[in-house]
Amino acid sequence: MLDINYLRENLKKLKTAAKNKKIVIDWDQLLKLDDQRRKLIQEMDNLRNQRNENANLLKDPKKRTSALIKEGRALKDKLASLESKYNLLLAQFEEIMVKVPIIPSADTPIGKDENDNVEIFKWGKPPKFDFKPKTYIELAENLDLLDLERGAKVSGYRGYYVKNEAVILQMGLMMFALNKLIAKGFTPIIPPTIVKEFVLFGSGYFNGKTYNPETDEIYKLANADKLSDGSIQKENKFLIGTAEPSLLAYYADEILEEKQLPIKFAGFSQCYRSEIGSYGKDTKGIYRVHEFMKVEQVCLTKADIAESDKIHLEMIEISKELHQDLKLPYRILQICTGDMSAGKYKMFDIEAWIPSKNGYGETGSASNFLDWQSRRLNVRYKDSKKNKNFVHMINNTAIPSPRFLISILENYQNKDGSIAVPEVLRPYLNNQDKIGPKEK
RNA sequence: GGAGAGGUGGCAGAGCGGUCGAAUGCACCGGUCUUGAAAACCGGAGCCCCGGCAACGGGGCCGUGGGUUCGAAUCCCACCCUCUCCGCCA
Repeated sequence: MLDINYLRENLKKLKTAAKNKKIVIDWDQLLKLDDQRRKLIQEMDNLRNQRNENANLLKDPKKRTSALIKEGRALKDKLASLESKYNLLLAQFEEIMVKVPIIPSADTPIGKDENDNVEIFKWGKPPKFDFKPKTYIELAENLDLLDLERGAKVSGYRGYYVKNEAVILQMGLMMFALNKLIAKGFTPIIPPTIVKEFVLFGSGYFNGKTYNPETDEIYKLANADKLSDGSIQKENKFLIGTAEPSLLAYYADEILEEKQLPIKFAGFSQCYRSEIGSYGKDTKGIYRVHEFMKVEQVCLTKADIAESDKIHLEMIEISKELHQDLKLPYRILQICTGDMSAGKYKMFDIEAWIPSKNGYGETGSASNFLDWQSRRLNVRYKDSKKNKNFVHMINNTAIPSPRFLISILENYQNKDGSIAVPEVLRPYLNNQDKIGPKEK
């Protein structure tokens, strides 16, 4: 949520930003509510001042007259009615306020939807097969690497089992990503995957102020757990869709020292997605699933756009390296305003080549939110002048399990249906260089 | 499944209807003293909101939200959380 004073000062730019991001805001109503809100605060503070003075007089038993007590009661009633009015107003005000976007970077392309995203970088050439390449589903079923039928039987639609060498490939990918990040100074973390509501609101994973199962792609736990004293825990809990929110909320309500920054986290977690808005999309295989593993990069930096921009690019360099080390052809798209959510300042997607798609498929997404998330999560730092500032927060995928698996299986396939093991993953597979049919 | 204790400033910890934005200790900042440092002594400190160019003024903040009261850190209720012990369990 933006600061209302900032909003008033940058109204024109914000209006443009909202328009470009296709977000509808009733600006007049918002400003009107804010005016009323301020006026009410003044009135209430006035009344409280009177109440306090009245109570002070009454401290002395000698001055305790029924007139003063009556006055006190009247003040109390008046205050109560203003307070309920204020609460109503505040709720209306915040409902609009949470939707106000931040202004995207100047270099963000202005566009309607994903068709207006701009390819800014490309690496590697799609492989040319001198045979008819198989899809990863065919390859995996022949080599007993995935079991989708039983996945659906046991877990339901979008359920899957990963088997045999694919398990080691998947775990190897996770370790490979973690090791690279650790070498670059990131702190490895396995965060909780069950989180409270504020974590997801703070990271911007709800469209509104609270969870909406119709629009938010988040699982909410149906049953509560028990507290240490045996009572039922009543607060709502959710499953994360990425380690990002858990990592961002790590320092919620804390004040950091400037010298701690930048903070770099490499989070490994299982990720859960309800895919509620994607029904009917990518219905086959493991391209779009309800759960997978991912290594995620998250950085907190000083409140300096040059600095967070720089780190953002460094994080993307790491994604590039990961793709290149695995020799997966990929490209990078800069995401346009219309395909960007409210809180994002600048965003890139990374897509690896998937032969069966005859195109690229998203394998990563890197976004700089500036202080949009840190305001909600209340993560600040003290600068050298002892001023408190909200940190900038940037996140980027390192490696998500299923889509890298898809890309590897298909790009590395041989004519005989076997799959070459990417060199950097061989150590995880006892230096095996090929995955062939199982002997039964 | 069962039994207790408790959440107060950066930390520790008192307060148990008005004298409390809150004792005390440690940590912190400024000063005196000292060649310098330490010690000692003196002084100062928090956050948020509203108004104001500012000096400043007003309000709020003792886990969170309600309630009782002229008045709540203190009383009542709900919620959140932590700790200890027994049981069960990965």
